[in-house]
Amino acid sequence: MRSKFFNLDEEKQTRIINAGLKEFALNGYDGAKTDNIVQEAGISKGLLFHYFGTKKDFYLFLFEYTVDLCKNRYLDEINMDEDIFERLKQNTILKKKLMAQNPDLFNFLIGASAKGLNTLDKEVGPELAAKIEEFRKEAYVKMFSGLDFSRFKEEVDQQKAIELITWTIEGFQKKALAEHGDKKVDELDYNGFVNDLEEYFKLLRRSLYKDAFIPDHENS
Amino acid sequence: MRSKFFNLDEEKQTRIINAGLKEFALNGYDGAKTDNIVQEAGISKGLLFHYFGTKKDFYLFLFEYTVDLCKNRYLDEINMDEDIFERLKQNTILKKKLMAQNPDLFNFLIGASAKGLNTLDKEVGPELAAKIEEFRKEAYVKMFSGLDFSRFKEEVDQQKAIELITWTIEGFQKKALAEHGDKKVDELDYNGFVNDLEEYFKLLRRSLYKDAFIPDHENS
Amino acid sequence: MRSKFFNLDEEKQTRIINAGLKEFALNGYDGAKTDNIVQEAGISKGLLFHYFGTKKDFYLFLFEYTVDLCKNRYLDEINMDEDIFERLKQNTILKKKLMAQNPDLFNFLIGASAKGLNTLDKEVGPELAAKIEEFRKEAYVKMFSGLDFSRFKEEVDQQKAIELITWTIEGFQKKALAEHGDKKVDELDYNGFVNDLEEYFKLLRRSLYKDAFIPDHENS
Amino acid sequence: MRSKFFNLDEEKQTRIINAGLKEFALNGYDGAKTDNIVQEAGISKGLLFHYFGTKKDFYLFLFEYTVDLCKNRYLDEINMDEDIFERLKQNTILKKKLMAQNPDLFNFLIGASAKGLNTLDKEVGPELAAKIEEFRKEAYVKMFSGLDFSRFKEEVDQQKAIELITWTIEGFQKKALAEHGDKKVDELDYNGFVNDLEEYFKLLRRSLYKDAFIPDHENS
DNA sequence: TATGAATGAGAGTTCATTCAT
DNA sequence: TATGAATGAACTCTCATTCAT
Repeated sequence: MRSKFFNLDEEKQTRIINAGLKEFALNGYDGAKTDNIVQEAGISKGLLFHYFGTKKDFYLFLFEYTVDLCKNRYLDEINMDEDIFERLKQNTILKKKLMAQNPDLFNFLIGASAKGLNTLDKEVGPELAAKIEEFRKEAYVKMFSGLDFSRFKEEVDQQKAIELITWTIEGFQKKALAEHGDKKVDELDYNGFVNDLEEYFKLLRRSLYKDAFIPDHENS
Repeated sequence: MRSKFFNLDEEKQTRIINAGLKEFALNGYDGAKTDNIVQEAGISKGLLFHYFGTKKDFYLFLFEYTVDLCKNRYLDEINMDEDIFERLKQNTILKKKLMAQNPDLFNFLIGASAKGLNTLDKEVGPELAAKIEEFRKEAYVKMFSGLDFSRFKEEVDQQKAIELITWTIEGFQKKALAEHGDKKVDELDYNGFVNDLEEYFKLLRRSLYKDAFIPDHENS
Repeated sequence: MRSKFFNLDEEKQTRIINAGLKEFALNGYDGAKTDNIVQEAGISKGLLFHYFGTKKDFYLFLFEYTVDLCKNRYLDEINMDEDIFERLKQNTILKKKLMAQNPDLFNFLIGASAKGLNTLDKEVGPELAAKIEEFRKEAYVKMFSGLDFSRFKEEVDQQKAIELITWTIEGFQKKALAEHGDKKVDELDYNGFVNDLEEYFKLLRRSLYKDAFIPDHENS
Repeated sequence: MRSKFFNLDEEKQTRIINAGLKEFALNGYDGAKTDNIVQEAGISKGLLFHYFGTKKDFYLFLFEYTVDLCKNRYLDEINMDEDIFERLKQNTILKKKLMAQNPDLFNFLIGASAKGLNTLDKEVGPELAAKIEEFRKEAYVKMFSGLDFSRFKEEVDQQKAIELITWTIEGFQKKALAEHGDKKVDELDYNGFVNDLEEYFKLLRRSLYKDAFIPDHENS
């Protein structure tokens, strides 16, 4: 079924995917109407169901598709030779870029994640939850792999330290999303954004690292 | 309209509110059916619409109602003479209790918040967003009012420090929810829970406070 | 669900039932359209589904309803003091009357029976099959209860004799249906019809009964 | 159109026909899906419609085809020198064999006949009805041709006698179908089956023939 | 105040048929 | 001859909302 979809004219594939992302991103799963999707994609109603069976399956397909895309295009871009804070900085910037370049995809993922994490959701929750957890673990493992714990203070619980960093990043991104969410790509002040993030990292380093003062970063 | 509702037999009011909370908590806004609500509440369909006009208005009413209840019952419980970390600890414990005592109300609020924060949501998003932001600010102001910044290191940006603390609390609560979400009230290990939270606070204090060692807490 | 239906205005009940019988009788299960039914009944689409849930359930309801009606109105009319051939004659006449008086009901039952007996039918077959078999057995038991086997020749297998009679009746009815199926009620020649049937019975009596000549019937 | 079909590779013809018989036999006319047929036959969707125009026409084609096949393969097998009961016995056995050897074809015919006899059916009923009646008459004429009425009692109406025999056969076959319908070919007890049938014939002979005792059959 | 029967627009889904290749 | 992507009218079913009582 889906395999047939990939035999299609690539441009049409893109049109269908983008139409789906847009409609779901804009209205959520329930609010999205298949009519709008097929109209936006310029295809007939039958075709959508021919390839994806049901609205739910189409939604799940889009989720897998976008997650894969994120893995390949964004997660792999991160330089793993760097320090954990540097990795997270890169990751955050990449997310920002994704949001700027493809807001529909970004918003779709945000919405899908919220839906999936909501264990109360009867419609697509359970299926999504598993996929999300899988991706989350993969990203987590990658991000923190080869982490140099020797720089951490001895009395610091390593697991807790990682959590603290993670929550800080998540909070920061949420804050940034709220503040800059509706600005256009080219208006974005990446430098200011990155500097801002760096301030939080300073706090964390001071808390977690043995060498509280990290001259090459603090003085930059 | 709503004022009339409060003239009702109190027991009936409770039945209606609880039925609404339960149905929305269980199925989300879209998934909830007015049929189920009226059946659970033991009232007629017409009555619900007589008092609340539309499903959406009923939902919004419940949100306001529960937020007020939380303010009165939980926010006011916190001892404002305490240190910020102590306040947050109390707050976290109170949330935990709410979850245990009234899971429907709790899950309703969680779901509503998620929906409200999703600015893409066309249905109830915008209206909720304003209410949530209002409550968030109020809680924020209260929680951090009279904060003794003199204990903070001088080089620490006060705003950022507060954010760091906030995000840590949020992360911790999310984690706790995921881990203990389905446990029954009486199985909960409050001591373990609080001790766990205290560990994160230790990290933060060390990072933010001048007096890294806080004997009265660390030794307790 | 269905119990609510019986609380309805009786005239409306009748309209809905008759509309259903007509549409199903005319077009079969698959061919019948709910739109036609509700239009004929003069109700809204929602109402039909409010009371019966699904098209299939409505169909099954109609079947049960008509079978019950037939039991009460027709099966019970038969004088059980009579000889088996007389009973069958009465039964056949009653069927004929039903067909004349309520052709939709009659045709609905014919169609439903055909569908139910068709073990290949995936849609309503299995459920119908059980109901039909149940009714068939009940009718069979009643029709042949208290049968006076003493009049049968000794070398005749009683079970086979009953089958022979049953098949003859069924064949005769099918033939009559084909020949007179589209005639109006008042054109029907009951006497001719009954005399015709009597001829077949004569053949059977001669074959099965000890006293081949049964003056009181032959001379009537 | 159809003539072109017969120019096809014979093996392909067979595949298409069998796929059609199977799908229609399994699901009935409405339930059958052209998608399933072409997949089973291993041809493209367009091809089916190229040769047969519509689903209905394909169905009608299959009916004609199978009826012809039955005529040639089964009807012609019957030894016309025999007594009517012997002929019918042979005919019944042949049907049984058909059912065992080609259940799809058999079930297709059963289903089609039911559909055709249902004069209420809007979809394929009318067209089928004519074809069925034609075949029925032909079979009837053949089966009863050259019938030796001299053996019949003088007071017996010849037409009615034939009907009685016909209905008995039909009833017997229906009963046998219900009882043995799902047994495998090689498990079938042909002798028992034939003996059983013979019992009913005994009853009929006794009723209809002058020489009630027919030594050559009764003593076999 | 309270009922619940009634509504009907609108949703997702199906599938025989077409037609450019 | 052969393909199978594409169509879209038609279908069943849903459910917030209304209103006569």
